[in-house]
Amino acid sequence: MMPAMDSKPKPTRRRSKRAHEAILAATTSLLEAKGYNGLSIEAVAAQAGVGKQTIYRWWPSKAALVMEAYSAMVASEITIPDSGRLEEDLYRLFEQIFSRLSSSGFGKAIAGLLTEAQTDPVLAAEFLDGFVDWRRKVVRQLLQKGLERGEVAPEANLEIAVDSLFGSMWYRLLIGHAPLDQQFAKDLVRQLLVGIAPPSANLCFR
Amino acid sequence: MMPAMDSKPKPTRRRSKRAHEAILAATTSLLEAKGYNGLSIEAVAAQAGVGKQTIYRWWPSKAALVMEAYSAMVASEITIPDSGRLEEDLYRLFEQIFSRLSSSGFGKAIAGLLTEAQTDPVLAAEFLDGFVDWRRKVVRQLLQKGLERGEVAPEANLEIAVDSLFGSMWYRLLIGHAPLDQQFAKDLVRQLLVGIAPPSANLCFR
DNA sequence: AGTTTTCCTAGACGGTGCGTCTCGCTTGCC
DNA sequence: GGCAAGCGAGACGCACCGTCTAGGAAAACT
Repeated sequence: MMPAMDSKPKPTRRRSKRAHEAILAATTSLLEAKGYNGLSIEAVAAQAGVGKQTIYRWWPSKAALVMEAYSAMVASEITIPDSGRLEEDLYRLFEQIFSRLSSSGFGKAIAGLLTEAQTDPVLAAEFLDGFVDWRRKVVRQLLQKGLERGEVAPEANLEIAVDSLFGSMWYRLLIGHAPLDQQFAKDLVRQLLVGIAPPSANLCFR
Repeated sequence: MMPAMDSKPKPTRRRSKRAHEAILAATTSLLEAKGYNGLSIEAVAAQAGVGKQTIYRWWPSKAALVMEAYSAMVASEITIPDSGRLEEDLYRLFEQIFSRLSSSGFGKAIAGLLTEAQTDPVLAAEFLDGFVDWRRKVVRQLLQKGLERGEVAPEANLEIAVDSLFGSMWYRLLIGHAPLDQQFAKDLVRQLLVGIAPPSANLCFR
């Protein structure tokens, strides 16, 4: 997902590993300190001990830089649960995602990307690809499996279910009126499932 | 909600109505053309035919300017439905809100405000006050009335219901993967209500 | 080995917009 | 008719932008 390297596979590249890592580290550090709008390429270059040109050589924009700085951290190490029970699976998945999102200055970064994506179609596509589509697909498949096991009513609108789950997540992340904690993951999944379960399931509120 | 005038009530103010309106008009116009990040005070002043100082005199920041430019437009003219049927009321309410949000460059503006709110606590509070809390309260009251009429199960978690509704709304507004149309309002409300209705209601999917 | 090629740091450059400021000019209140 | 506040205009120093050139370091190829 967008490593921004190796446009041509053949000729041996000699990109400096040291510079690359220093730049990404400085980016995340400054991002958490100053926020997305307050992040300047000059400051990143200075803190990383790097020439500005080195940044501009490898990343086309501030947005791309921020995307790479965070995408590795986010995509990595999320295991897709498969317990055979839909509620269990969804809960475990969102618990993982929530704990990733709550830590560090992720909200600041993501909101900044979202802003620029409003006016930059290329970035919007990359954002969708990197932060949205993959996770939606995972949840949709979990729901689908649940449906095949009879844990979801066949008339339920799965797209709206996915929207409700991720919508609530982003909403709390960006607005910050309530925490993204385990309890919320549990209640959110629970209430959704009560809503889309078939009558035979006899699910009830907790 | 934040008219940004009248810090002291007594001494007669002589704020120019012409300038005030021209500034707000230029702001919305440029906002839709350039997006939040691309909006510059200089450009607003130039397009409004106004000195920069006039803007800085009355608004403390770009964010405050954008908030005022949009808050009037958004808060106005939303009537709170009261048909006696919860589903009807919620549907009508969200239909109104969706149509306001989909028109014009509101998404761009709102996403920009959201970004700055991530690092500016004052703005975050104003944003919550102007764009979030009021609407949440309205929906919570509708749900409460539904509960009292027996249209909602008493064990349902109303806060999570509110999060699901508005979360899905913001999610689609900001990510743009699907439209904020009447059909979505209908399906969203429907699926939520199926989920939180008491067993006696015998609601089913459409 | 030496040569070549590519990336590196460093920083100068003109532009743009920031937020503050200083001008006279206009305007509404007394 | 006086006068203080608000006005348009624009000059100011500052921060960053994104581009560009210079000279040095280091990998890759003989």
